[in-house]
Amino acid sequence: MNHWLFKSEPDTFGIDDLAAQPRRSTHWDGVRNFQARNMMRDDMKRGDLGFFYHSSCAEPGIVGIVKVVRGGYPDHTAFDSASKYFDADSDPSDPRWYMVDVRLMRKFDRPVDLQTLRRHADGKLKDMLVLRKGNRLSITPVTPGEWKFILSLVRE
DNA sequence: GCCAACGTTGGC
DNA sequence: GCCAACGTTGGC
Repeated sequence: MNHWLFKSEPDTFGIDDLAAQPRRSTHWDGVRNFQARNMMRDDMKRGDLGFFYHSSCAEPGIVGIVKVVRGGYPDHTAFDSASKYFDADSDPSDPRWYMVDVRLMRKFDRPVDLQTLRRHADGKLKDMLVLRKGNRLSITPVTPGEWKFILSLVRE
């Protein structure tokens, strides 16, 4: 089983939006970056777990845990000219973009904020991609060691 | 709002 | 295939 980190801007779609969905589940659409696409299409499997990360906001950080309930499949919003994620170059017979379905498993009472993560940027989290300067990937892999360590930082 | 960092595009 | 320009991301 793999672990991941899903970035989202809470002003657009935050963890409370996910909690409000039917069955606390949604498709993770709109990823328009090839590296992230490849990971979703090729490596993300049903049963994988991921951190839900809030970015571009007052308190960036990890706010909860999601489970991948459906592995990579074509992102239909790319075919929808009314969607803000429309991509005329994505051919339905050869889809360019992929998405997965996720379900909210847990919302932390207190987020593990970016400051806290950074405190370990020279230690247990030294290779954590989301802490790397200039990182812009909205989907990043998380190692089992990072996963376990970050869980130990969660305070209920 | 600023700025650094990066991915993508497009001209050559 | 190179690389400058551009647009976007994301923390502050």
